[in-house]
Order: sequence, then structure tokens, then C-alpha cells
Amino acid sequence: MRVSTRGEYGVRAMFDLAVNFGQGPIALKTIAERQMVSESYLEQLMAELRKAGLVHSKRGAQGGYELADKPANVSIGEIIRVLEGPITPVDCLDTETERGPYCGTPERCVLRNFWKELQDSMTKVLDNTTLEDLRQDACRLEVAE
Amino acid sequence: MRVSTRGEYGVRAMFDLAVNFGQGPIALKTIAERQMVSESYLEQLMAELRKAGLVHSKRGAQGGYELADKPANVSIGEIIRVLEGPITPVDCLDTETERGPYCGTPERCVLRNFWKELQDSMTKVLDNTTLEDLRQDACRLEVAE
DNA sequence: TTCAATTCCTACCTATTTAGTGGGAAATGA
DNA sequence: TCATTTCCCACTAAATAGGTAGGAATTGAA
Repeated sequence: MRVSTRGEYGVRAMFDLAVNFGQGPIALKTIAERQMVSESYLEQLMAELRKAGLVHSKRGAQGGYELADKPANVSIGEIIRVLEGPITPVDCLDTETERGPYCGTPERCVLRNFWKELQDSMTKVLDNTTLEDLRQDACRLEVAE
Repeated sequence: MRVSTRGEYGVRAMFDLAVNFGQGPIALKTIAERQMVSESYLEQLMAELRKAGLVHSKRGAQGGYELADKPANVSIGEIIRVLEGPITPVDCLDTETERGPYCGTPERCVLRNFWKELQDSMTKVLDNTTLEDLRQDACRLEVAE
């Protein structure tokens, strides 16, 4: 019932990009240092986020990464799905794979309904929270200090 | 963001015991066949559930397992915690381990608040659903057929 | 008393995933 | 031209997942 470091680091990096949104590309090195994660490991995660269209990159000197869209248009759920795959507590809920939603026995379908309820409660939080929400939380924390 | 087969099989087995609650001990073999899971693998899971006090066992002929308490008193969260450990999306939320709840930087604490929200939505579903709820769902399905 | 059924316990195993590291090619602004 | 930076590929050590195998101990019933 955990997100791996892939999801955790990825969200941290995207949060970093959201806080610094509009300031041009941010170097991976800077993000890695600020968020205290391995640079070359994060590089792989950023590659996936780039391929998924969540960030844009710029190579060469003064290059780096920036959000492809406004923080308000990026949900945490999107980030997690790119880095961790579908948000599903058990496979039989996963309609994106071929494992399908059919369990067979009615007993097991009772459980399926339960897992679905858990899934819904998770996606509700993940999909309804955007980077903008987190950015604003961070601003409020700054002010409160 | 998944439960492993440990949690999934464990919940299935406990659900099976709930449906057959009050009929004396059920043999592991029976549960394994009904729930279509590996018997020797399930055996290990039942050992952990027994050590955690969630089931009682009876050895020898006509032996087996039964719930230690009424289905209404067993939440799915309890089962999951025994078999999967603490329900926490990220380590910094886990007060049961020594990793503690302190992150350091305010940026990361913004994320901590978010993960906490996710955790709360998960535990709400897991701890508020009991085996009795599932048993009744199963009965309703039977009747509807 | 014997025996089949059943839990209990320990050890082992294979494949996959996790969490990285390292090296070098390609692009780019100064 | 050159330092900077992304891009790409290969590799790896450790942990976790998902089991299997074998035998000892217990127990109800014939």
C-alpha cells in the first residue's frame, strides 16, 4: 500500500518545478539537490515524465526541465500513473491491462466491489489535488513563518 | 499503490471464514480450493494471522481455522496491517517505525500533508469495512440471483 | 491403538522489482 | 570552442514477491 520512491521522488521534482514555474528551465542538478534525491536516478524518472508529456526539456547550457502546463492543470494522479502505473489496489480492477474486470465467482466479486471502493477513495484524492494546490500550501507555510 | 497477493489472499481467506463463521474449524485445504490460491503459500499467511490473534486454529483430523472473533469485529484494515505492514503511502508518515514523522524542510512537509490526506482516505475505507459487511454483501448477491 | 487428516515449522528457491551507478554521445548558450 | 546540460544505454546489488518441499507434532475417528 505504498508509493515507491519513483512516485515519491517524481512528485517532489514536479512540485519543485511548480514552485519555480515561469522562471525558465530548471537544471536536473538543481532539482536533485533541492529535493535531496539521486541525480541520475531522477534523470530516468524525468525521462518518463517527458515522454508522457508532463514536462518539457531543453538541452545544453542553461537547459533544464519545466512543466509542460500550468501547475493547476497537473494532478498528482497523473504523475503517479506515469511513474507507478495504474492506481489500482488489485489487478482485477485494472481495465488498462488485459487482466480484465471479471473475477468469476460471486464471492470474489464482493471483494472486487470493496477494492473498487478503496480505489475510488484513492483516486479522488490523487486526481483532485493539483500541483497548484501544493504550491499554494507551500506559500502559506512561508508566510506563516 | 497495490496490495500484494499476501493481502489479497489473506482477505479472501478471512472472508471465506466469515461466510462460514460458526460452523467449526475450516481446513486450509478447503479455503485454498474455494479461493483458488496456493495451499502452502496460504498456510504461511494463516500462520501470521494466527500469531496476530485474528484466527484460531485446531490441529489434527477435523481441524482447521476459524475467526477468533465475530465478523463484525474484524476490519479489513486489521488483516492488511498484519500481512502488509502499516498502511502508509510514504515512509515519513509511518509513526510505527523509527523513520519518524519529521521531514526537515517545509517544502517536503507540504507533501507530507498531502500524503497524509491520501492515507486518511485509505484507512477510512479499510478500517470502516468489516468482514460482516462483506458477508452481508455476499448474501445479498446470492438472493438476487 | 492405529492411521489418516491436519496444522506447524523451517528451509529453500526463482523471478521481478527497486533503487540506484556509470559512461559517453548529442545539443546548446556564452 | 567549451563548459553545461540533457539523452541514452548498459549494468548491478539488494530486497521483495510468490511461491515449493519436507517433515514433525497433534488429533479425531475407526
